[in-house]
Amino acid sequence: MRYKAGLETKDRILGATRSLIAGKGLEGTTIKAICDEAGVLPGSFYNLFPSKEQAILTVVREAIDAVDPDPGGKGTDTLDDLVLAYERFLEEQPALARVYIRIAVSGAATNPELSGRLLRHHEGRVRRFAAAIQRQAPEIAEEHATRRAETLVLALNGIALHRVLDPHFDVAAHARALLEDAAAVG
Amino acid sequence: MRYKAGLETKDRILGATRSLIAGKGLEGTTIKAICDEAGVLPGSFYNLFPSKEQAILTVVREAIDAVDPDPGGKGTDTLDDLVLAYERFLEEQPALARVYIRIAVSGAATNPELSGRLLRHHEGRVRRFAAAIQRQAPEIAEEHATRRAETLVLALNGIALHRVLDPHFDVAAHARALLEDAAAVG
DNA sequence: CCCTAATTTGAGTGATAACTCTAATTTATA
DNA sequence: TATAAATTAGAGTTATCACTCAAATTAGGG
Repeated sequence: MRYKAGLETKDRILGATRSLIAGKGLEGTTIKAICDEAGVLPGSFYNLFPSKEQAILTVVREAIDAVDPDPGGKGTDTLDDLVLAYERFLEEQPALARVYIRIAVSGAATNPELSGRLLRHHEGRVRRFAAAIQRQAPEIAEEHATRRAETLVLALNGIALHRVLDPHFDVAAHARALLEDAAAVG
Repeated sequence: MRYKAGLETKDRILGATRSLIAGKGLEGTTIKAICDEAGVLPGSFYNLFPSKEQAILTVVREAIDAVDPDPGGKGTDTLDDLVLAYERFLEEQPALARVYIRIAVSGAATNPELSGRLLRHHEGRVRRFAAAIQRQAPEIAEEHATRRAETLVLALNGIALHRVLDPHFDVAAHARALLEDAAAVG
């Protein structure tokens, strides 16, 4: 994969894999389907990827990374920033959002490494949300802030889950409702 | 299926299907796997079920029904009752809970009838939660109660989703945190 | 206890899954 | 432009998928 053609083909294969997982789930994501959608033959696929699993894992990594823009940032995000960033992720990268949810409930079942990765990612998100809460209201105890952060992150995941089921679901309205409630609880 | 033996075999097949979907997801739920776990041969399976899909749909219906005990009830549940009933469902019927979530994100992708059924079920739940909110606080407008109900149901689904990823997750604590927050928001 | 129908057996079908291999082609560079 | 390596083509392999079927067994009403 040193030539330009190889890199482009790799991109097309990853794009096809992404949209297949998002659209038809892991069951519908076969080598043949990927190759058809990417306009490639199996030989080319296996020249660039050692296995189907590797292509899927690459897309999953992409999805996990896309959930948190600037994950190692300066730590100055407000709770609003974090919630709105997730809302934007769901709206602007619906395919990756669906990949994230689908893999969490299906792919992680038979792949402990993957479920561990997703759990660590979740914990990182909770810490980030908790830090934002404490920054905003320093009087709140860390334990309490963490509990509140976890509740909020889980609720956001509930929204993402529902979006998979109902593409017309109004993510923005519900994300903002969560923020209002969070403010009301204080 | 008029003899006792047939009914028992059917039960074993459904039990195997349930635990396979819960444990390994739809991908791992093959006829061979179902038959092995049920102690049955393919011929017996197809004597009792017209297709693999029918067996799965039966389990899915079972799961949907189990989410809402007494779905056509007298309409006297409090919000606490409803939340605690869902908590109990997640704790006491973890396999069915996983089936529900797995089918929502995977099975519904290629089966519009199924996704329609899940969406209607969701709407019914929201109405029930909204009614409980209004019963408890009649001054709240119906629209507002519905919005609050939806937020709560989605948050509960987020908890169920996370439970699929982390079997050690403390469902009860988080369900109660949701209730406290709901009370605080008023 | 007999007879019919329900049930179980278990080998077998065609389709399709993931993946391999060799030959042909294209690409970048010396 | 010659060459070595990267890429693509596409038929082929092996395994497993959902599903079928005819024969053997078992269950239960009369």
